[in-house]
Amino acid sequence: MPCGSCEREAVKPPVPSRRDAIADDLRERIATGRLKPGDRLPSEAHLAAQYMVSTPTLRNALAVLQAESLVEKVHGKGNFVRRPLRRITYRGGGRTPGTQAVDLAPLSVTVHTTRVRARGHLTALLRTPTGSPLTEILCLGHEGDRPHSLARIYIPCDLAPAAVLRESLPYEGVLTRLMELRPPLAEVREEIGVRCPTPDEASTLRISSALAVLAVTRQTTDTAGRVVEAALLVLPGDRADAVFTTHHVIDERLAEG
Amino acid sequence: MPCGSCEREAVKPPVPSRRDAIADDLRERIATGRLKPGDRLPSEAHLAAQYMVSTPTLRNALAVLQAESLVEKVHGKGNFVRRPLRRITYRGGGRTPGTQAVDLAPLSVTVHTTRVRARGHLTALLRTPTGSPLTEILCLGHEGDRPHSLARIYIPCDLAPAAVLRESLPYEGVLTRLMELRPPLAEVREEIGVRCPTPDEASTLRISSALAVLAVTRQTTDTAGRVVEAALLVLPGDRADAVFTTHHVIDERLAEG
DNA sequence: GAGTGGTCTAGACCACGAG
DNA sequence: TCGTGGTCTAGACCACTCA
Repeated sequence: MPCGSCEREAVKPPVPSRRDAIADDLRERIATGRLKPGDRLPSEAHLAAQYMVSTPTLRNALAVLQAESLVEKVHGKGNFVRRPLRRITYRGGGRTPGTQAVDLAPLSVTVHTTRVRARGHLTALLRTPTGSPLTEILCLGHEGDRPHSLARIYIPCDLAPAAVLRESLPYEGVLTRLMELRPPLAEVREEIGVRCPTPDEASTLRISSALAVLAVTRQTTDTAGRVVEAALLVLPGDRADAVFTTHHVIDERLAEG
Repeated sequence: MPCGSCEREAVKPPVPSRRDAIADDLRERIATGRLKPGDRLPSEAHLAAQYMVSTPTLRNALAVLQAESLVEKVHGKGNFVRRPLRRITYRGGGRTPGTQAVDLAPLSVTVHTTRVRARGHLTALLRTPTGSPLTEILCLGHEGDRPHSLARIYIPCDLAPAAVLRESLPYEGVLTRLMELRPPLAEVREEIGVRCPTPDEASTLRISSALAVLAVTRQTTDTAGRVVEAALLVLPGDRADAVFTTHHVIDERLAEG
């Protein structure tokens, strides 16, 4: 038990560090609207002078706010208050054709398909030998000018004929086309984890490599037990949620039948 | 586009920073087993001299490895190579009595129940007016001596009678007891997000406050549409996954029937 | 070229852990 | 007490952006 005499803030540092004090102050300024979304903060040198700390200390304070995705650093321009983010909701589980996995409302998706060969994790996910041919569908979701979500979908080649890829349909077109070609599905397994983005992912999604991402690995199996799709989704952790809804009535109806 | 002439490593820094170079070297040493789990690294001063950098730079390199949860810092003792972590799997969705949400294999759970009153997010989650009485069940999972997972379960008081709480059953006992008392369930909604731990959570789980956590918000509804349970689970992001398996055969059987 | 953030230095002083 | 990590300083130099 920590001593009860400290009237400070958190349990961690009995003496609140300058860094956290500054971060708290700026956080307050943002919360109360004295600093508005999109605003540029004073320069780091200016802020350092204002708070009477050295530049590294001030930068540490900004790093805290950056990790909370309240502040965005732009090299050569300044530090900016982030605009409130529209949340991304990944809907897992019982999807029916016509339901989108991700809310696509104000979203445009860039699709790029290539042929690749299974290797590494993919062979395990697809239960396929190393080197077997796959179609990779790379989907990059945009909201306005900002990248938003990243999906890599892998499908055995015989289920994703070249015709589908050449037609250069929009995102939704490709997906519905693939659904039609697919044998009836038996099971969807979705695994959700947290990790730091790879450098690629960080630059593609334009997020700090310090910001954790929500990684969804989806494995879809048909009634014959064959894996017909493996999908790797990456969503920025500060904006994304995954939602799963399970209806137990179904189980009960089955039990009764 | 960055210049094509750089044969360096990532896209991010065309000139690899000393920090990343050192982090890479130490990561390599760990990966190849030259530094083994549990080992103490040389002191920061020693490492700084060895790499011929200043202490802050070396500390930045260690911070990278810490964020990757490869290295654990212990104030006053040193930096240690983390032991490989047993992964925590949260199983969501269609649970039946007898199936655990979290693999409890080598796990002990400390339970603590209190009466609280609904406020803030809880009122929305439980669809209950502010101030209505709730039973809070605080579960802290341990693996050996290390905390492992944190769950706060909220239940309307009438569904969690005092008898259950006073019996001071072990974790599993409490849960099965509650299940028996519960009306048949209709729906489970699970929302999964990523965030930084609160200072409380960080110290309870003994994780760095920089390490993101997987936060699961579970809302369980009975057949009458009443929310009979809200659960807030917090799992350390470096060890935890959530897995959801959806069987589509069920839907098809229903459609056929 | 002026202004910005990004990285780094070579120290200082404090807080914690163990003997 | 000693060695450890935690925080901080007051600069330096480089890279990026924009006029």
